[in-house]
Amino acid sequence: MQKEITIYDLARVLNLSPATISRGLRKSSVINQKTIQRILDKAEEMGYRHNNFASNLRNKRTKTLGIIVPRLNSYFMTSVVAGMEDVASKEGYNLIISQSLEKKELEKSNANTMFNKRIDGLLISLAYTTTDIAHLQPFFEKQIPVVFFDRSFPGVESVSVTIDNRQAAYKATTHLIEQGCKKIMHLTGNLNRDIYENRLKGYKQALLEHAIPFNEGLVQTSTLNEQDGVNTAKTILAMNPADRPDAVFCANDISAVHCMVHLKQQGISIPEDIAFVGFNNDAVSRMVEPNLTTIDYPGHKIGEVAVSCLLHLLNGDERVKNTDQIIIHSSLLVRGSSLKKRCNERLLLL
Amino acid sequence: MQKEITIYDLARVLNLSPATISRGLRKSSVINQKTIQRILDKAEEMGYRHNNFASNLRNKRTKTLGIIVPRLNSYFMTSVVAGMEDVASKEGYNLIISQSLEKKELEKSNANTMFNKRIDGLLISLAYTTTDIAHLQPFFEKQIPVVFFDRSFPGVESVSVTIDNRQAAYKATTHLIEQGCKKIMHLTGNLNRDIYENRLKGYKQALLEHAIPFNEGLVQTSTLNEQDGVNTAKTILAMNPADRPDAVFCANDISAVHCMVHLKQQGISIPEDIAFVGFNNDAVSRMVEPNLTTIDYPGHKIGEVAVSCLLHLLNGDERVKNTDQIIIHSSLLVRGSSLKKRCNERLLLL
DNA sequence: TTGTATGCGTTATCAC
DNA sequence: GTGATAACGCATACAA
Repeated sequence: MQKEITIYDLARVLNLSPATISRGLRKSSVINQKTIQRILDKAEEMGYRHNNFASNLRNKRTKTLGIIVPRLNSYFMTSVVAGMEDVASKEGYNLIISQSLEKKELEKSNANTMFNKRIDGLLISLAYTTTDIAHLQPFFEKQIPVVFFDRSFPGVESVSVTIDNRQAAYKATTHLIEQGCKKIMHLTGNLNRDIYENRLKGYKQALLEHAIPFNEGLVQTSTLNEQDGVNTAKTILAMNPADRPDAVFCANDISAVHCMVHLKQQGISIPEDIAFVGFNNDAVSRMVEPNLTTIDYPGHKIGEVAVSCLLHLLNGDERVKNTDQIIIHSSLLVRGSSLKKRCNERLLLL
Repeated sequence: MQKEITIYDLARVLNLSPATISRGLRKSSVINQKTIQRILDKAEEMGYRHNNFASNLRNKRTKTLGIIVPRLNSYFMTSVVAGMEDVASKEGYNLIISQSLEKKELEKSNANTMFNKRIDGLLISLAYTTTDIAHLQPFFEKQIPVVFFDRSFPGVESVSVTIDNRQAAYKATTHLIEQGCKKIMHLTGNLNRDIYENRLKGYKQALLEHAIPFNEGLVQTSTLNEQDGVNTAKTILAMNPADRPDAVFCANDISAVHCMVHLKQQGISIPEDIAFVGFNNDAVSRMVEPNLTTIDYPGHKIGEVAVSCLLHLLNGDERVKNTDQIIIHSSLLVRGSSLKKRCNERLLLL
């Protein structure tokens, strides 16, 4: 490891003071333009590299944002992170990412680690099993801004970036009803999380408005993974054929797809026997046959907005500070899995 | 932002010197056990947090590893990163991740950024369009260790962690031949990358050993995305039915699945008309019907090994320094998409 | 086993 | 416009 060039080296070579070099490198308007250029050129020439550690030590900032997600294994989540990366890196911020694997304990220890690493701000989507946010207290106490995305905590005094889950579920369910479905099963996630609770509300509301009685037995709660989709299919198959639902609205695409595939293998026709709507517009929704009707959940956008919101908070923007929720637009993508009636797909997309 | 507790604060309160505190916090064996305990207790009590910036500035290390991947949108890649995270965090290292989006220019600028952030080591999987590794020169010059994974550069003086792509492709192709296929199409990625070149070699070798002439027209090169899979399907459909291949071996699962699905929609039977083998054991391989036969590419393991290898290099381990390649075991997972002959799947898995 | 003194590279404050 | 200097928090060489 040869020696690194520092501002002192530049200062010596250019016959200037370290202070001037420091200012020049940051293109301070207080310095002569020509001097700045000389400094920049010489820095380039000598292979100078800015030392973030010295700078951060001095500035008491880390220029690092922490992200805690339940799992990094879905197209949705990687899109969110990609969106965050875009905005953060543009502003010179680094990201550190960790997974809670849906476990409260892991979420807690990850939050702690990040706190100790002195992240400037936290972006978090809560685990299934998280029932309170005491583990975020250190952040609140030190006034380190926290932004929730996707899964937030009701009544928390932070900003949350999400979609209108209730309305999305309402749209999805209404669409199924309009296709003639009367017995719509709803496969959802842990109702601890407000997003699933809101989806359930939207589902109920659609039923109510169309005078379809709500049947608790048609709501299944699970972790929405591959196996859960298969299990739901098995539940349906175990029913008396006359009692089976004529549609299933799943709170994610993965479970919907696996449920569909399993039913198809057992001779059920999709959408004729049972129509399907998923949630997320995951890549898999375009892989099954028929393609899965789903809610387009714009992950990249969510990530962008969450970070830019966090940066506003870091800069003390009062408008953002007084915001509770930021709602990103989502839409229903109608595809084959829910089209009982023949109709023009294009029209439905509008 | 209230004041942070430093070792000076602890020193004052405990009537010790900052040096002793510093040593005590790191449990230096040179310090009295009781003193260490007193220090640790008081640190806990006062809410002391270690300052990495001061420490790194002093130590001239960042305890950060850089990762550059083409894209973070596949199950394979997220598994790799998860594996890296596991090993790195255990050793107190942070990761910073960036995507090249398969573009040489972006890879270059990302490498530059990481160089300037002074990462202690680099983990990289090359972009399609990367034809040389001049942009990694600064790392080599400064003796910052670089480990390639998945896609490496032939003849480079660094370690690369990968599977035996040639052998995997050989196994896949041989399996298809054993199923009675005689006209096997191969859909592959950019042959700039050695992994695709090696897969092609394995494919050719299998043909050769079974006296099947190699037909250049049956090899298609693309970026292996959804659309490329569909395009290949269209190419096949446009052929005279008598000339169509009886099998397709794809260099990833995504393209294989989309190709399959499109063909099925046009009335082609899988595997009866055309058998399929993919590559990666992506989650989607278990979503299509019939399930896709594929090569299990153990991403998590690759990530683990790559990081632990990098850490060995950082610690000056000579054995690793003199290693060129680390080959991780992969295996063929036989599933429905390639089973023309009825047989016991269990047996084939062995 | 503990203490003293110094430097790591940058930036902010104040002075010129 | 530019310079001198102190401070950020930690870790080590050297001293005791």
